[in-house]
Amino acid sequence: MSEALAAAIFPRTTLTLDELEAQYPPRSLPPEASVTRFAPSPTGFLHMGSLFTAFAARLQAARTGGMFYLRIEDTDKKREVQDGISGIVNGLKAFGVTIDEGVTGYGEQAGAYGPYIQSKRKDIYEAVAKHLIRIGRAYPCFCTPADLNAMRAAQEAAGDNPGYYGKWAKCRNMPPEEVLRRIEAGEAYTLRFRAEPNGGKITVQDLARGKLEMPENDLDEVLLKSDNGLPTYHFAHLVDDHFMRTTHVIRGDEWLSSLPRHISFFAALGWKIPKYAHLAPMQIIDTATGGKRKLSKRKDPEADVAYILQRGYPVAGVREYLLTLLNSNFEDWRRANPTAALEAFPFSLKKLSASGALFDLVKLEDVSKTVISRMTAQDVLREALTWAEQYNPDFYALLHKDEAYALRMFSVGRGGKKPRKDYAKWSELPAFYSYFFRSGFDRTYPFVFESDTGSAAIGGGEEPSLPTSGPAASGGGEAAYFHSTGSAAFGGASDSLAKEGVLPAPAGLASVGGDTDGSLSSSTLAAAYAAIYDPAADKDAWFASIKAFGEKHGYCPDVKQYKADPSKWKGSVADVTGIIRFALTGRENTPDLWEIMQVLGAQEVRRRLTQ
RNA sequence: GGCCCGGUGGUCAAGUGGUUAAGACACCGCCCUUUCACGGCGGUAACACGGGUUCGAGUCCCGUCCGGGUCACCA
Repeated sequence: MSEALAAAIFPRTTLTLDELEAQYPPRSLPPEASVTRFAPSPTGFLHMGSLFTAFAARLQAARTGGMFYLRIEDTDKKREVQDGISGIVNGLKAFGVTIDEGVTGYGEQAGAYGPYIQSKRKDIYEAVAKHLIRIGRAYPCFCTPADLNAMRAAQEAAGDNPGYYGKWAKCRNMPPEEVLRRIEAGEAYTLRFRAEPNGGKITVQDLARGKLEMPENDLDEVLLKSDNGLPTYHFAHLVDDHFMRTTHVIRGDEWLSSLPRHISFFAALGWKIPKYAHLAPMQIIDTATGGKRKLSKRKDPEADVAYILQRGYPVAGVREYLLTLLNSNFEDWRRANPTAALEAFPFSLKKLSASGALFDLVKLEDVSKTVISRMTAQDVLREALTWAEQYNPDFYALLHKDEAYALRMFSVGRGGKKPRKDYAKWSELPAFYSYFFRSGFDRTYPFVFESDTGSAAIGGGEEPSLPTSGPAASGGGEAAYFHSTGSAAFGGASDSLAKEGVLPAPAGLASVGGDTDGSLSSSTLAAAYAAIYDPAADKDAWFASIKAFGEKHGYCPDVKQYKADPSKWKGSVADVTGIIRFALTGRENTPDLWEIMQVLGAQEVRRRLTQ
């Protein structure tokens, strides 16, 4: 009977399981090597959680000397997005999740275990399905969606569990003659698995969760769909992961509850069950409720890796961050091995967290800052160009016009034992480095500062290219270019300086708070400095000259000494550098001034000092 | 609702019957410092709750609560 049924359903299928076994033999890899995969649907959107999972699979393969492949699960043609494969392939590529085998691009595949696109594997699924019918573990089901809905309603009324199983499975024991007759009559049908439960529980070992006790599968799951004969996820998982010789199935924990089903499939065929690791979904703080919830593509823009890319988080930073979530001992390892390649980390599936990790942009930024601070200027330039070319053409043009200059600019504060951590992502670069360019240098830069009266900005200027926010500072004497509160950095001098009106007041600006007491205004101070500026001086000589210059104008050369008795001085050398800093950069905070001056060049330095 | 998984500071987390309950991020303070950083030192802060078992429970058991997942011819 089973033979007749198999022949009636798959008259043209001649492929046998033995032939498939021969065509896809066990891989010639060391016994400890893991074969892992990432198997997304081609929805065109690479989710942060998917990247997380794919990364884990990639690392597992890499650590064990195995391999990682990409398979596209496109059995649901309704959900498919045009060119959805490219989004996934490009996303993986962008984050350095390299693909050894499988789908490597749109219309491209590599490897001997393909095809790697499920819609192209129909004959393989049919061969396995035919075998399942032969051994009596699959049967056609003629139930329509309406039938199934009615069944569910009846189950609900009876207090039974929903689903197609046992006594509710109408087609399970249909007389063979009827089955054949209805097939011949052209009725639509699905192919279902015939579950043979013993009514007990099974224990399974999940690499990430440990030992799990779950109810045995009793569901007659759909294997092949009625409309196009393509497999459901469950059946495709069985067939593909077997014949692609996957050793470790690493996937999201939304699959955990169907695990008993999958195990019963493997058992029915006598196939080796792969090892499983189910990852908890990534969570996010819901700003509306304050609670944790699953990272969602709809609500959270950062869930799309395209967003992360567009913001310019360094790839290495994202990778490091994901690893801290994957294996919490990674951070310790990183401290012990600050320069080692990430691939050298002994990644372990057993250390995967059982509960969902929170996707934390703050932590990502911290990790990214550290990563960028350790990069060479060449690397920064390269990555900045790559980012800007795609996301900020103007900045790209600026960098590209004089890459040697850009390289010197990126070298500021870099190298040595204590590199600066100024930015976490490439999108911060244009604003951070703006003053290195004529077009970006602007002492009207909107200095939003905090004061008792709220925020204000310095307005008016020769290059009003950047918008100012808030009202221009009034002439009331309270205006300051520095934070007027809590400016311990200036030894508390700023407040008094602001009152004296000796804060930077660039030429071209009305003297802000201009009721000076006769001392040099900051612009004249800057101009005076230009006269003695020696571009050839090294850093020590330069600073010595600053001190001497400041002292001549009433600024204490020693900050400690100044702090001890501020009344004796107009300020300290810190204020002198502050004024020069503002004159040169339009900023109150910048990296080392001397280095910046070296990059700007003597001519530009003089121009800005006297402008 | 049934079933399954989970719950240690604001966040990520060590922890497998005896610890002063690590560490990291964030936050605060101090030190270093020409600025900005970096760095160093220190600080605030946690075992969801209730019952057991045990000489002893974050760790084992039961219950409650909370969060997540699943219950499709979607993956």
